[in-house]
Amino acid sequence: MTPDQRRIQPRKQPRQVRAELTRQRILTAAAHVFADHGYAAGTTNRIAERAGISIGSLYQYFPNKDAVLAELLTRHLDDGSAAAAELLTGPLPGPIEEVFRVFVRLTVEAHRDDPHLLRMLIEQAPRSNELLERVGRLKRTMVGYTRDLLDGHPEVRLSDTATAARLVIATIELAVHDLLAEPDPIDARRLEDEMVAMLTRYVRG
Amino acid sequence: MTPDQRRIQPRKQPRQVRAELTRQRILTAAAHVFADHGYAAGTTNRIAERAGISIGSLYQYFPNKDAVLAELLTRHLDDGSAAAAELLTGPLPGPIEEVFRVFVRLTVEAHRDDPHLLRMLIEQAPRSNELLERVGRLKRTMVGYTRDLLDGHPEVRLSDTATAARLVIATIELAVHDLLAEPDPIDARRLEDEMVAMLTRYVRG
DNA sequence: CACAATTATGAGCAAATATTCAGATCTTGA
DNA sequence: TCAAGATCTGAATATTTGCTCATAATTGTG
Repeated sequence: MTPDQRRIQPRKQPRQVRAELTRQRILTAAAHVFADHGYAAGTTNRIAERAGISIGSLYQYFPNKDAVLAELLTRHLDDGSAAAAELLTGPLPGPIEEVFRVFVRLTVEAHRDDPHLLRMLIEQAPRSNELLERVGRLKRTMVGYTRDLLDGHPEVRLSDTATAARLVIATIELAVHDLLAEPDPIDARRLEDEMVAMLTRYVRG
Repeated sequence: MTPDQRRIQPRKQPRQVRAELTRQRILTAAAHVFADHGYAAGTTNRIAERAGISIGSLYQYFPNKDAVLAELLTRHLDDGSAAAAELLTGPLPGPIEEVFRVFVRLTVEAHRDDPHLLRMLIEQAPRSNELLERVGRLKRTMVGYTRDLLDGHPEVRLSDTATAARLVIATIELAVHDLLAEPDPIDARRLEDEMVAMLTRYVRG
């Protein structure tokens, strides 16, 4: 009914250590519950139960269920952005094969924790425009960066680098998600080798 | 409470034409509603409303909401399997590039109808063990087939065809899903060309 | 130790939604 | 034509679930 200015911020800042600890417990539990049951079936009561706290405590730090998911996604994006930024600060290796290896390894690392959770976040979170926008922006940044890389690298022989950049990013992200997930997760090292081979041969023409 | 032997089968077999027609209406409406609102927000009442029938009629043919989704997924899998089987009956083109083109085109076709619905199905359905198993089996079949193809084809130069087959299948499925979906869907023809190029160069070594 | 601030509790409210069922309506077959 | 079976209806009920709030327990502080 109201203009729906939904709160995303915690309603209360933790001031004691136990409060911060409770917050952590909630987030950890939420990650597991969402990963196991999906967003819709991941009820706040279930999260509280798994965290070993009461439902009331959950609502002391998160104004609603969406906010819990938002916080999880924000954390993941922050971690990923930070790792990528740090990596891109230093000099990239010359051979395109090694560049791809760096990319793939970064993606594998980012998802080693909880592939299920991440799929959930990406697929379900888009209820909030703010988060949707944020994910989209990050993706576009990566595609743009990759396109520049392809355009400027001497080994690369491609006509349509715009399409190629999108394909490369999508392939890395999605295939890593999928193939490292249950059931029957693939060996990370083998996946890395094959994926790097595929991308390298592709862009060399 | 009970051992939860949830019914998936319709509770009643249609015996008159109007009954079968009602069933179809329900499924068509459900496809649209799920695609538009997602699974959780796609309520049974909304489905009935869109189908122009009463909620009671819906429950005459489907024991619960999950069963409606299950039927939609089953149909899609059946369609996909049938199309693939028909294709693999005839002789495949010799050049590996053309084989991949056939694969990619098949996947693109399968998703042209309703990409939204399909994402929904793939993401939500895996709550039911039965359907999860079915999807897994189909996937394994395709991977196995692809591996045989890679092992037997004279153009192919790969050491680890087991990993390669999984990578190829995952890449085609996922990238097509993702890149053809909103927002900013990629041109289907360009996607096909680039993806075929990538896969071909990969397996040729 | 006393007192206030912070944190935790969980029964229960309200809204949304899945599902039922008794009765109305339609179709079929003799 | 007409009864029996099939189908449809939708208000009513059952269930789920996000969330509140009065109260209790804990912690920090002078």
